[in-house]
Amino acid sequence: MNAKAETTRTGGKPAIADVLREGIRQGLLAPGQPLIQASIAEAMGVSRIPVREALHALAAEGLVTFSDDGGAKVTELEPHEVDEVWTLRALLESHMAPSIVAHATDSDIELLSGLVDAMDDLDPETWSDRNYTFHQELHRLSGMPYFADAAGRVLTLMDSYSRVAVSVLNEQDHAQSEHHQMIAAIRADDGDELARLLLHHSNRARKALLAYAESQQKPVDPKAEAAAAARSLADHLSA
Amino acid sequence: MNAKAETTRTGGKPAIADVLREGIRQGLLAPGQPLIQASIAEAMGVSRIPVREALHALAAEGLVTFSDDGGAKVTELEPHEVDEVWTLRALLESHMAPSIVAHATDSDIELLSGLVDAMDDLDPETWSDRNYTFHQELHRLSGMPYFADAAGRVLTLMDSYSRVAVSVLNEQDHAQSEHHQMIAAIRADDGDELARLLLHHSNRARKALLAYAESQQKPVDPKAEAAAAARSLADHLSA
DNA sequence: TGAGCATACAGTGTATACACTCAATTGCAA
DNA sequence: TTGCAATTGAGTGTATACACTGTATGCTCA
Repeated sequence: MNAKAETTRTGGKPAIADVLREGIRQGLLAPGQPLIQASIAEAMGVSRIPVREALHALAAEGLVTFSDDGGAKVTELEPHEVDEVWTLRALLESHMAPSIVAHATDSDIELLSGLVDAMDDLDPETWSDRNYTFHQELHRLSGMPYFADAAGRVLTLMDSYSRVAVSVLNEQDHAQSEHHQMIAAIRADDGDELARLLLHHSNRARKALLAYAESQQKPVDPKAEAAAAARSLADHLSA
Repeated sequence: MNAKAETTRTGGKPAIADVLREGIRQGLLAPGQPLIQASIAEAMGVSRIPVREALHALAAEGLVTFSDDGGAKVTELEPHEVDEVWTLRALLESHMAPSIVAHATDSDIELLSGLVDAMDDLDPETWSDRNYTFHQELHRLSGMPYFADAAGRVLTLMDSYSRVAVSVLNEQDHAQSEHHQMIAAIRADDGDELARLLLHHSNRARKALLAYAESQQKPVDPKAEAAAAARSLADHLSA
């Protein structure tokens, strides 16, 4: 919700929180991965203090979770959480649509359109990055900083999950065709159509991803984990 | 977006961020008020380090803003921002309504109902506190932690502004009657009606507050401030 | 061999100390 | 008196150091 605050506070410096946020978003720091203060501090060439501050800020953004023992790790989303977050994004984006159409100038539209055109036939990784930028740009155009901030936050939170949908599922082509339709809707000044497209865009991808996530789900249920551990133990003892 | 994280991390301790958050929400720390690390640290009997962490976390929540010079202050919302945040809350709450109705057990309803009944004829300050609790409880009942978190965040962000609406405007009676209607809608299992009520609830209050805020707006325009200073100076010199 | 206990270690939380920046104030000179 | 420069001070940013906690390791003893 730092709608007004700039991301980098200390002027030219790299801003530790930004580096971590990018790493988490791109999946370089995988969900569940422990974030050890000392290691991060050493890797970044700073002391633990600014690292701690960054971790707490990211925790407030939901990207990082502090366990009961005080250790920080990259937030893991369970399938039903991915579902909820994706729904939230759809709601926010579709609600911003009329405002996006109203605020977009010709040069904004050209920029967006160029962005989308340049996304045709990209490899999944690069496409995902551009996709993130595209949606962020849409949010910015709405002129609604608090909506944009909330939407950007969920976009970041689920980006590493959404990359799965892009690489594994057949999402990229679907999405890309919808992106072109969105540009057309903005050109046509049709806020309702843009809202409809954004809602549909998110919801289809959400369902595809959810189905995939549930099929891939590891047993996070403690009982199931305990059962798995018991099986492994039994195997081990009988060997 | 700390949907899963508990507010207090260090077990029994008071949690500095929580104290500040409460102070800001209740308006004890007024919008725009500078938050000096050393002063807070001394007041709380800790060093500046945990204070800094709390401030950064609150900044990520939007309650605190870091100026360009590094100083932190309580976030100030301009009227159009209050308007946007209030709209966001209305959207989120109304979208949660069906889920609230679906999840609310009989004992939940009794608890909510008791809460509302106890709010009749309270003084504005106490009523505002209970009102905050009531809405938070609604969010919690939805079983949608990310929606609840986003809604709770905006609720906290605008609470000190909303108190103005309660004390100065005639909001309390309106709102209270709508609260009773909400309970009835939940009892009747009518999610759409609850959504309608929540939307109406927020939107009416939003408009009233916006009109008031714009009428009260201090001259934040530098020129207007300079003009005011000039007037004061003239008074002083002529005395 | 196996159970219990002490020790070492990894990691976090925070207090202290020092460096840097910006602004205001003071002092000096014209 | 006015203008400018040096100084002081308030405030932030961060590195270092130490204390505390939980866990793993290893040692001792039955």
